[in-house]
Amino acid sequence: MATMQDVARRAGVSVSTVSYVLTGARPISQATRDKVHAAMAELDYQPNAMARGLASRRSRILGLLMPMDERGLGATETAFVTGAAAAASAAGYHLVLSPIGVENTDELRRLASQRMLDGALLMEVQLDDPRVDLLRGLGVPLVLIGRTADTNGLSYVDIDFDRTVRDAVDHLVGLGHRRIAYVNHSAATIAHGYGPALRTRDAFVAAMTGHGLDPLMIAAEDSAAGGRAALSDAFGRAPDLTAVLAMNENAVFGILGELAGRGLSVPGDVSVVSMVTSPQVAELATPALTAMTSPGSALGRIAVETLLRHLDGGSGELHQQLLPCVLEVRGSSGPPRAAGGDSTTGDGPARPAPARTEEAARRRAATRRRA
Amino acid sequence: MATMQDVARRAGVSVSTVSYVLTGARPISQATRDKVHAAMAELDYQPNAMARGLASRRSRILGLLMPMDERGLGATETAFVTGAAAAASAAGYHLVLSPIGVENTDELRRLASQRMLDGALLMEVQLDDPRVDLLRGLGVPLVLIGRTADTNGLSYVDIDFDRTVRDAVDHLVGLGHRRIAYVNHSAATIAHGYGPALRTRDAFVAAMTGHGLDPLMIAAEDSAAGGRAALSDAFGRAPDLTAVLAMNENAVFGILGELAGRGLSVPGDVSVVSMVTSPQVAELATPALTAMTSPGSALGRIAVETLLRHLDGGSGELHQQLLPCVLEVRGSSGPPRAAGGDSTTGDGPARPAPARTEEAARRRAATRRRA
DNA sequence: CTGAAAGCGCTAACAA
DNA sequence: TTGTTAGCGCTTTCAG
Repeated sequence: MATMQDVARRAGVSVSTVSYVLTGARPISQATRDKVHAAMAELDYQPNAMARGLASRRSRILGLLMPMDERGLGATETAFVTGAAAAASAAGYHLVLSPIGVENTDELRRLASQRMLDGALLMEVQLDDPRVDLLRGLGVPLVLIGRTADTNGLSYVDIDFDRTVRDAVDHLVGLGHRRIAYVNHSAATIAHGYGPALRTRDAFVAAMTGHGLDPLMIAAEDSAAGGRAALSDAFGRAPDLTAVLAMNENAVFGILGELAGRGLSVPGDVSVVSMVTSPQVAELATPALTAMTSPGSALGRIAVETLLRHLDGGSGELHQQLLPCVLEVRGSSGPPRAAGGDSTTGDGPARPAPARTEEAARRRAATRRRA
Repeated sequence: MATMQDVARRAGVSVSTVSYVLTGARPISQATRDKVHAAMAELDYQPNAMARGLASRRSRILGLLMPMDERGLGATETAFVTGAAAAASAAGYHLVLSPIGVENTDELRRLASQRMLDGALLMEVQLDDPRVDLLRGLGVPLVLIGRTADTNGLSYVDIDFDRTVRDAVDHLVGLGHRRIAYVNHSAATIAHGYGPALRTRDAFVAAMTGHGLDPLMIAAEDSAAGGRAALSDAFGRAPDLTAVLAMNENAVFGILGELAGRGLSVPGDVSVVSMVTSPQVAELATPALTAMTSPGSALGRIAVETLLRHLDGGSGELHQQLLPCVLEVRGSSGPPRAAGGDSTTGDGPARPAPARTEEAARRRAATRRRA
C-alpha cells in the first residue's frame, strides 16, 4: 500500500506538496500538480483515512443515525438514504448508517465521542429526542430529519405534513367526498408524542374544518389487524363514510381487506388515499393506491448538503425546510357514489364482520364485479 | 477532550500502561488497573478512534455492504442488520452500513482501500459478484450473506433453500395438496443467475418429484401485477390447482388479489404459502400468510462472529453454514377442498382450528409488545 | 510557489 | 509488572 512518502519521492517533491495537491489548501503550480497526479496514478495511491483523520481532526465520515425497528425500512426511507449517500459521496465524504436505537445513548456516545463522526443526521426524530442533547453536548454538528418540539438552534428538513394533508383532503373533497375518515397511527404512538401523527392530526382537523366538514380521526395499530379494526370503528361512527385517508401504511392493507370483506369496492364504494407512501408500496395493493408520494431522495440530499455547510462554516446559518409529498392519483380514489348511497344496505353489518362472513362477502363482491 | 496522556498523568502511570489497560494486551496489576480506570472515569476519557486506528492498523469498523434498491429493506434484512450490529457492538466493533451498489466498484474501492474497514459483510451476493474479487484483491477479509457460484475459499452464511422449500412442500402435501404451483422470481432474474431463484427452483422440482408429484413453476415479475399474471398463468396450465408456494414476496399480494378477484377463497379454495417472509409482512395479508420465516437475526450474528474470527485468527478456518427458514402456519394454508366434492358449505372454508387460535394469540402478543 | 519538521493520539516493540 | 520511545501516515505551521 503506497503512502504519501512514496508518491512524493516518485514525483520528486516533498510530502507536504503532495498533501496540498490533495487537499487544495494552497496553490500548486500546474507542472508540480501534474507530476504528483502522475505519481499517484502509477502507484495507485489512496490516502489512509485514519492518518488523515488523526492529523486533520476530521474523519470525513457522516453518521446517519437510523433506528431500525423490526418492521424494516420502507421505500421512503430507502430513497432518503440513497439520496443522502449520493450527496455525501459527491463531496468526498462517507456516509455510514448506524442502526443505533433512539434510547441507546451509550452506544451513540461511544460512536460520537471517539471522534469518528464529523457530523450526524438523525432519522426518526422524536419530539423530545435524547440524541439531540447528547450530540450537541459532544459538539457534533447535526441535522434532523423530522423535528423535535423545540427546534431552536437546530437545522432540520422534514415533510410538510400540513400541506400534504391539505392536498390529500382537497383531492378527496374535489372528487365530491364529504365524509372522510383519517386513519392515523395508534393512540399509544400519538400519546407518546410522535410528531407526524400529531401534525397530521391537526392538519386534518384544519383542512376538514376549512371545507366546512366534520373531521373524523381514528387511531389504528400499525398492522393489518389495526386497519381492519379502524375501518369498523369508522363505519360505526360514520355509516355514510365514502373515503379513507390513511397515514398508517401498515394499516392500509387491513383497511383494504376489511372493505373487501364487507363487499365494498374501491373506489366505487369507498375511496382510499395513503399518505407518505412510496410508489412501490402503492402498487402492491389492488387497485393500486392513490398516494401522497414522499420526497425521500430530495430530503436526503438536502440534509447532507446542510450538514456539510455546517461543518465548513463552523456555526453557519440554520436551515429549516419543509417539503410536501406529491399527490399521485392511482386506482383507489374516485368520485363517491351518488348521494342517497346504499353502500351499507342489505346484509352488511355495521359491526366488524367476523372472519368467516368475510369469505362470503368477498364472494359477493366478486360476483357483483363480474355482473 | 481528554487524551491518554491526561489519563496517564492523572493516574500516575505511563501512557503505555493506560494503553495496555485498555487493550488487555499484557497483564496489569489490579492496583494499577484500578487507578487507571478511576482516572478514565474522572476525565470521561474516550479513546480517539482515528489515533487508535492509525497506530494499530485496525479501524475496528466492520462494513456491511448493503445495496439498496428502491424497494426498501424487508423485515428480514432488518433483522439481519440488527443482529449483526448487536454482535459487532458486543465485541467492541462498530458496524457501519454502506448502501453502495453491487456494480459501484469505484466507491467500494475508495471505501476499502482507505483502510477504513477491517472486514466486510456482503449482502445481496450475486453468483458472480464483482465485489468479492475487489475486496480479496485489497486483502479485506469478508463473509458473504448468500453464496457466489464458486464458494471456494470463501466463508458464507445463507438460507438453506433446499430444506426450506422441502419443508414448505411437505406442509402442503401433508395437508393433502397434490397440485402445487411455485411462483418464483422473474424469468429475467432467473436468467441473470440469482442464486435463491435457481436454488429454490431446483429444490422445488426435487421435492415435488420426491412426492411423486408434477412440479409446476411460474416466473413472476416482482410486483402485484406480476403475481396476478402468474396466477392466471398457473390456472391456465393447471386448472385443478389447490395451492401456491411463492418465493416472490411482492407477487404474493397480487396473487391474493387475483384469487379474490376470481371469487376464490384462501385457504378454502387455494392455499398460499410464502417463502422467506417475515412475520410482519405475513400479517399484512388477509388472511395472514402461512410463511417460511427467515432466520435473519441469527444469520447476522453468525456472520459477524465469523468475520471477527477471521480478523483475529488471520486466515483461520472457513465457515460455510446454511440455516433453514422455519414454517409458521397462519391462516392462508389448509386442506384442499375434497376432491370432486363441492362443499361451499355453510359459513366458510375448512381451516385447522389450531392455526386460527395461534394467529389470534400472535396478534394479541404483537399488539401488546407495541403498546 | 515549495520544503522541513512538528505534531495528531495511540500502539507495540524494546528495555528494565 | 511497568516505563520509554519510535513510529503509524498525514496535515499544517513556519521558513524560505
